[in-house]
Parts: sequence; structure tokens; C-alpha cells
Amino acid sequence: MGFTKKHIFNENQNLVANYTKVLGHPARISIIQQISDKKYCNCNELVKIIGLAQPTISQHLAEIRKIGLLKQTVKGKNLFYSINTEKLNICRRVVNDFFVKTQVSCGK
Amino acid sequence: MGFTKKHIFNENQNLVANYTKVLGHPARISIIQQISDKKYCNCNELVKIIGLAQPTISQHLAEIRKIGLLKQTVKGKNLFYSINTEKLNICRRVVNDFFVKTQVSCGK
DNA sequence: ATTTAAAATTGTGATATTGCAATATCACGT
DNA sequence: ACGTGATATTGCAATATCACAATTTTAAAT
Repeated sequence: MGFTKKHIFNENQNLVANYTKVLGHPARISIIQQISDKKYCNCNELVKIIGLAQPTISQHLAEIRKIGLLKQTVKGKNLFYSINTEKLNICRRVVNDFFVKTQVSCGK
Repeated sequence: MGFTKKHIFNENQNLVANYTKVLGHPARISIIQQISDKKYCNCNELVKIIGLAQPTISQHLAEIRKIGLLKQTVKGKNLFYSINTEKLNICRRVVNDFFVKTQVSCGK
């Protein structure tokens, strides 16, 4: 088939999976790291640093944007991306909660 | 293409992506939660609880096993899965490190 | 208005993933 | 040995993902 039966899972399970799915590609991990290291970063810079084609980077950026992890600032012809730290924090908490709850369940 | 250019990323980026990729499906999140809730759980129970076909659950279990998150105990004809808490802890730390480092980089 | 540069979108081919039916395997009980 | 129940494997169809060339869109600069 190829599609996911999301409806048979609860909201939190889909949420955790949604976040981790986006993180589940090294290019997106790298993009997030580069943007946070440089504070601001445009698409072209990422293309040069990472070594994937511009449309590919653009696509990955779009997926990271979908879960709200990026902010954008237009400066001339350049579009600078930065990390939405509030959202990153939420994401971290959601994922960490999954780990913690799982570990607690195991132990008791 | 459809394949990932892993060689252009560093070890840690691939590691983080590897872990999160496995977590990036609600069925696998659900399976991990069920096993940890019940301490021990066999395939059939998961099939009944989750509502996916036996081969599908078996496949998802195999992917979770690949990153070492599961222990197995044979009891008669049953194969009971439990969480490898040490590995889960490592996984949690790797993923959390990514979040923390990203946030620290942003802030400074 | 025209050129230029940056980034998104579109289209496409290759590969991966999801899900399941059918089958195979494995271990126990008879 | 044979049947039974549990799980893994195989094969397949549908869909999704990854990567990129070509194109379009956007906005500044000339």
C-alpha cells in the first residue's frame, strides 16, 4: 500500500511520529544544525554547505517548516531561515515525554 | 531517486536520523508503548490491540529491533518482547542531545 | 523595462515504505 | 510423526520519499 493508517492511532502517537518522521532524515538534521549554528541561513548557503541540489534542500526545508520549526525573514532577494525555538522546545518535550513515559512504564 | 545520500552526512547526523526514522511511524510508537505498558507482549497481542495485520506488526517489530530497542524471551510457542531500557536510554540521550545542542547554538 | 539572483514549484525517475495474503518456519503438545 | 498455534518471510500492489533538471516566481538592481 504505502500509506499510513493514521486513524487507528491516538493523537499523541500521531504527533510524536509526525515530529520524529521529519527528524528521520540526515539532511534535515544537518539543515536544522546549520541554521541554528549560523543563527540565520538562506537556502543557497545550505546548498553549498550540505551538497545537495537546491530543489532538494528547498523540499527538506518545506518539511521542516510544516511542523513549524522554522522562522523566515526576507532581506532583499534573500530569505533567511532561523529556528523557531519555542516550537523546537515543544517538539523536544513531546519526544522526550514519549521516552520518559515509556521508561517509567517499563520500570514500575 | 528515493535513496538517501548518507555518505555526505556525519556519523552523529545519521545516528539521530536513524533513531528518529524508526520512531517516525505511529504504529511503532504504539507498539513500543504497548510493550512497555504490559512489560511483556507477544506479536499476537499487539495484532489484536493495534488492529494491523500480523505480518505488518511483525515488520514494524523488526524495524524497532534493528535499532536494538527490543529484548526477546521465548516461552513455549510464544515470543515475548520487552523494552531494552538501556538502549532506549541511549536513544533518548542521542535525540535529546540533538535538541539541546540545537537550542544552545540558537541562543548564544 | 531588463537583467540578475534566490528560492519555490513542477515533473520525473529511482527507490523505499506500508500493508496484507499466502506461505514457511518453529516449537510445543498429542 | 502429526497437528496446532505463534511468528517470520515472501511476494505484491499502492503510495510515499528522495533527488534533481527544468521552469517559474519573486524581488532587488541596473
